[in-house]
Amino acid sequence: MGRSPCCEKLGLKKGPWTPEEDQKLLAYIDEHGHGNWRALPTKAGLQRCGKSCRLRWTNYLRPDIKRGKFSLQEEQTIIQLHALLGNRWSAIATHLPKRTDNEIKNYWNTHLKKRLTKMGIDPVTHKPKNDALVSASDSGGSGVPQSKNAANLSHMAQWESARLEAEARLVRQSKLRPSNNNNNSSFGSPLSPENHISDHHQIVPSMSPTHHSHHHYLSMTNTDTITAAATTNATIQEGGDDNSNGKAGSSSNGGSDYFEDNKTYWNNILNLVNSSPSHSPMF
DNA sequence: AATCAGTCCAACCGCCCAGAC
DNA sequence: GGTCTGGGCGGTTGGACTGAT
Repeated sequence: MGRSPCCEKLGLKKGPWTPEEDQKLLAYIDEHGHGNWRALPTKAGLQRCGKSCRLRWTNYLRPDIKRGKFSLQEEQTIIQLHALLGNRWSAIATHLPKRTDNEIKNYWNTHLKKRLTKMGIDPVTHKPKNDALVSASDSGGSGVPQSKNAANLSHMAQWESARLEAEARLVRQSKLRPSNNNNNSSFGSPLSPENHISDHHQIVPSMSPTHHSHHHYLSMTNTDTITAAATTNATIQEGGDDNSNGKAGSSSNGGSDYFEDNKTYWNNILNLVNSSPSHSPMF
């Protein structure tokens, strides 16, 4: 369809907002609420497009926004949620009260992504970067045995296939069922311990196609998630940007430490999600 | 003091989706 | 069912800022 840019009209101002503009926007919203964003600029006496006003409001002027440095707790939350949700900043933001998706996205891109990279962790997959090399070349060295990787891959493939099947089933069911307003059905509640499979399968279909690649291994039961995702680092602590990644590549431990660390990591994520606002649009 | 490189972040862009018509 | 519109989202950019040389 190719919709036209919202600010196509000449004469609309772009670029940084002045304090006067902020004041006008704040005053207007304070009095009338925002309602229709497109109509707002005219009513508020602003030479801006509605979209620009909305962005300014949601990312900067809203009174319930917390600004400033991210706490360690917040950083860990972002990292864990990113492992689970990918670049779905608005979803991540729902778990971090008072932080905007834009702020989280910026913080991820400028700080956390680099930190993970320095630690030898792929910020996209949250797996140690040398995993591929290890699996390709390892034949009894210090990494995960090839057979284990192969087993994981095969396991993941099986789950992926099961996931697709479940997705198809869900689609069929949702077409048969009238839409249920009550979100507490499955989408409305976070992952609950008694709901392993169905919940996981319901997260995934909402992912955009571009995110599928790094979410495959999430569409499993807790146990299987832990197993298949076991290449991911257990804990990501602040502190020394790059101290050594031996730990990051816990694969070198092989065996139970390796497994346990990652189990902890994924359990943390699940706990985090469980304890997050249940009205999150994500679940 | 001047210059340069790197970092940070507010704002824009373009796409997508849901709802209205 | 098709089209249009508003709002939301994620990716990207441009300029301000900061630290190193």
